[in-house]
Amino acid sequence: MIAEVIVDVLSSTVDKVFDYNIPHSLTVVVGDRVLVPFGPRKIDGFVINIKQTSSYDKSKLKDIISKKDPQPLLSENMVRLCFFMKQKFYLRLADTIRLFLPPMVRNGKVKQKLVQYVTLNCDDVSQIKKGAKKQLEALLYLQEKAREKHSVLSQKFGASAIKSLIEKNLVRLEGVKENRAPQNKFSVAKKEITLNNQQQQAVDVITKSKYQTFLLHGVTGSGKTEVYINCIKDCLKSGKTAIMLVPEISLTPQMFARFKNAFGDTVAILHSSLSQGERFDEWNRLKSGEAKIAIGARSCIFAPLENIGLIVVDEEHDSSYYSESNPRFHTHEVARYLAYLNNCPLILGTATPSIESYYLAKKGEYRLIQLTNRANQKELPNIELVDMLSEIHSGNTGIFSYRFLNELEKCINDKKQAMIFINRRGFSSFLMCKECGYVPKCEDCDVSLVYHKEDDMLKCHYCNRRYKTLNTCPKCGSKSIRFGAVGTQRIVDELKKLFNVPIFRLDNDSTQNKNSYIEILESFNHTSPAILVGTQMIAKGHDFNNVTLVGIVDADMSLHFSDYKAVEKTYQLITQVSGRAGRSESEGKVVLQTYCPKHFVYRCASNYDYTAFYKKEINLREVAHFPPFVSILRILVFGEDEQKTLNNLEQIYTQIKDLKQTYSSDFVYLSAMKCPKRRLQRNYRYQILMRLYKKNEPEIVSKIYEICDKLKTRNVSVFIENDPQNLS
DNA sequence: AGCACGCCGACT
DNA sequence: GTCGGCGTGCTC
Repeated sequence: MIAEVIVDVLSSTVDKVFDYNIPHSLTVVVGDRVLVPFGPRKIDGFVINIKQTSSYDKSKLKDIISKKDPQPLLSENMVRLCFFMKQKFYLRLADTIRLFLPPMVRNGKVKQKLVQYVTLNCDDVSQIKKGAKKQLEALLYLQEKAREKHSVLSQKFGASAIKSLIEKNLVRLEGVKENRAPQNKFSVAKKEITLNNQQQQAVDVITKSKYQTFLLHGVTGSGKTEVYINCIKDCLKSGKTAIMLVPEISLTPQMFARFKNAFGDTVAILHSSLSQGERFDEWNRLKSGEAKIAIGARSCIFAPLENIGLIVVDEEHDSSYYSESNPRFHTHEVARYLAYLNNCPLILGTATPSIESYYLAKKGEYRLIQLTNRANQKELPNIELVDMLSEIHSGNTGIFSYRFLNELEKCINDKKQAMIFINRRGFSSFLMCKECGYVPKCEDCDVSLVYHKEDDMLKCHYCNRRYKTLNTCPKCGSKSIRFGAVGTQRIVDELKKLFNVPIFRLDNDSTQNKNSYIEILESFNHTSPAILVGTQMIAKGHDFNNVTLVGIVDADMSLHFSDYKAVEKTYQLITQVSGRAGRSESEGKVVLQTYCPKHFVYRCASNYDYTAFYKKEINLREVAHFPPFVSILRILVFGEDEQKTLNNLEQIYTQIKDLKQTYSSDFVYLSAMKCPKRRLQRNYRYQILMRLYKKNEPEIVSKIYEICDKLKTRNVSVFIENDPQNLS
């Protein structure tokens, strides 16, 4: 018998199927990890198919050396998904396989934790010498308890006493498996929730469904999570499993607690803040079938579950569902194919659907379910627009409008909490020379360095390289080297002058480790009055019940960003941030400061009118030839040798230009250029960008794959992205 | 990727 | 002479 094997080597030159002979001494099945001879070395490979004969030269076929694990690591569906992703996202198979295997599972460095227990063998006291009091005590203790941890016994009776007991064979030592399952320090009150009519209808429709994508569009506070939980309960009832995806940032302790309450130990959490051991154990609980629900961020779609009955993608519009590095993939498409393989429903849930998803729902490809009522029957907070231009005309040149300062004062006097949202997309506190305009950049990455006040250092946010802060400009020698942009720190300093209340700050700089993020939010939650200043990080996740005022200081920032999704993102941001004010007992209020109050995004968002927003935006997309009416394709070409990279780029570009001749009416746009970040981690970066009409897109894309395969060279890497989230 | 092979320059 | 630089080919 012959096994088709993918070797575990990350290189596009060996990204193909290799045939190996299966020796009679081995039984090998699809999904097995095996050790194989590969040229002069021995490496790991994954069996993806078994067949009778090979078309490869029989005399050159080698034998599989051994099986690495008792059970296959991959299922047949996982293998199918790997091929799907290779085809869809132009990935190497070895990369797609690794997505299913956490590093510690693959390299075997983390093992099942064994706790040593002492168990009673026999209670023949006569074997114990007269004077050995401790041994006798320990034996009597064990007669009561039958089994106890070795560490506990050693502490009570001394290690030597236990050792003698073991030597006399009166007791024995046993390793017992122990899970390092993450403990949730958090608990939320268990309460029976009765679904309202809309929620119940949604659950009924979804649970009856086979393979089908549902866009669950529910206003903030409409109780989408209750719908998920009820659908998953139904899944478990019929003996199936479920995957629940959330954006990394909203996987908070409250969220854990809610699912733990509902499902207990049948839920496993896969999250970046887990220790290696915890993650290993949670993964194994899923793999062994002990846990049946996987909850986690985007990579949780690769959880080792079989017989899946439901997949949920919560906050569907969130950009973290696009993987932007290494194996680049779009979670929605993976989820959809996985749902198809399992013939089960997929829920995309959100208060602010992405234009793309809503368009597919309108077209009938997805089924739209609307939740228009808030579960708690409360009104959504009022969003007030403040025109900052007229504010300037009336003499206020500060960061805050009079209107907002008024509300803030009222809020603090009422002993309530306020949140101030800083829209700092593509913005940070860099240094700049006021004389010559010099901005310090990273030597490896060609991006502006970011100033960190805490340790008075300049840091590159792309490679983490650190530099000393400059006092004089290295270019012109001037001493006037200052900060370039407003950061959260400035806002905090400003507020401290105005109000004498605790002020918390939450952004990338203030949360170096993941726990401090939760700590800051926790201490804010328990302080009133208080102000929380933060970036996008505060927009989602936590529910604060004493926040009555939300300020959006510079809403336009993301609006003017050079990105066709800028308007969409602004709408989503406003809706989400506003949602933070609506959880409180008393009425919430949102003050939104803008320089273009007439823009339709503000009008629609302040009326909570998604449909009006969608109609307007989809028209603009169609007129301007942007997704979902076209596909944006980006070919990223990079390498350490700039000349080689450039040569490869030019070869690819020339052939795509030829392709454009044959498909001239399908191309909206085609060009090649340096990437805005022209050097990252020692690599020179170039890109080819094109926009293609949908009609012949799959055909053209596969031709482009062929071109890139044909032209691949040593030392130059080529990635292809469909609808990339950013072009840096 | 990673290893072997092979072809050139500059060193005891 | 020969040690070691890296460009090239190959891996079932």
